[in-house]
Amino acid sequence: MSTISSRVAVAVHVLAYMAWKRGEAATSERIAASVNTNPVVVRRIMGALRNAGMVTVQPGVGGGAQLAREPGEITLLDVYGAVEDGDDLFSLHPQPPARDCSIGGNIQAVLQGVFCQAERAMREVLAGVTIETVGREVMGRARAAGCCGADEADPAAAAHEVYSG
Amino acid sequence: MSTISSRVAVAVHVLAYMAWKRGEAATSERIAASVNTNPVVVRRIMGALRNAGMVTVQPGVGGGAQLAREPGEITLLDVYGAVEDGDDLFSLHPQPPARDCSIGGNIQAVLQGVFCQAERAMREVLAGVTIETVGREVMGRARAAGCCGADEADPAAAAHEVYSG
DNA sequence: CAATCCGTAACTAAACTCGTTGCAGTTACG
DNA sequence: CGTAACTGCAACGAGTTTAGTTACGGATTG
Repeated sequence: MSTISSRVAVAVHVLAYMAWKRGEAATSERIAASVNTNPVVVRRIMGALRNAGMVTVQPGVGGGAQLAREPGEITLLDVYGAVEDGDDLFSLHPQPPARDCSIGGNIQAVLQGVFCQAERAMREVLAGVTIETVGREVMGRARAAGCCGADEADPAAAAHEVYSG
Repeated sequence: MSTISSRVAVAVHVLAYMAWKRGEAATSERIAASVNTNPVVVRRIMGALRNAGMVTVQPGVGGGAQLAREPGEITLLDVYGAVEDGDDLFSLHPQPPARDCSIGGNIQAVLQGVFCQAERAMREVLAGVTIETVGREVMGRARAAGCCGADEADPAAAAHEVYSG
């Protein structure tokens, strides 16, 4: 399929959840219910976000995760870098091509340049979107759908919202 | 790893080979030697390029593949679309998130928008590069490396070049 | 008819994704 | 202090993708 894994989507979901549901304990179980997956999957992704310094996690009773930075200071590029390993977006040849062919001996360097540019263009779009941006859009849609009237436009003021999933 | 498969790189290699080595029969075996892989792998990719109308293929003695368009009229985005299936670059949640949660019920639509923009930015870069561009850069490097003095700057004039891989 | 070449199916090994279970470690609280 | 509620992590399995390989049928040339 050759696609970027769903970890990015889930990680953004997790962070948006934490930004807009600060009142409740952000436990892996609760978040997993919203994401519709297993708590361990959430903990794995949370571990990557913790390694990247985006969240802090507390074990024990009443524990859970907290944002370590403002939602406006976390870009989707940060998230992408945290949960997706450091490989290039485009793969080159599985085996190095024939060095003694004028094409084979030089095409990888050329492809590298093009692919690097393409990846950078993609990353720049991600860098222009923050968790706050995403959360605002999500809440705007929730309000438009009319099913969640109590939601606030400000993440910090959304502390009292009740989880319903 | 979550990367775009090497089929794109190999397909560009195949097309550049055909553009710059028009004198020789572009058989899967010869191309496979330059790419350093199995002829069947080349034929599979060639099949995708044929379905996309970029090449024509002839079986039988003296057969092989030929470019169906000018190298300057084939962009890397065309190649990408031909050999990579139609899925989106970014995956969303493996399972649909909780619809009755203000986050879970709306985040996919928001993510879809951002991810679509990021993918389009990547595609635009690929659309700006053609097989001719790649071939010229490759041949420029080959000449700079000093190992292939007979290479020509013009793909149409390179018909006499001898394959050495 | 024989040689050459493509098309395709089938199989394999390796890697990755996602989910799941199990268990050790940490913290709060009665 | 002991229990309950958490996280962290290792291990495993099913499913999918990738890339390579073998095999064989069909087309074409001479």
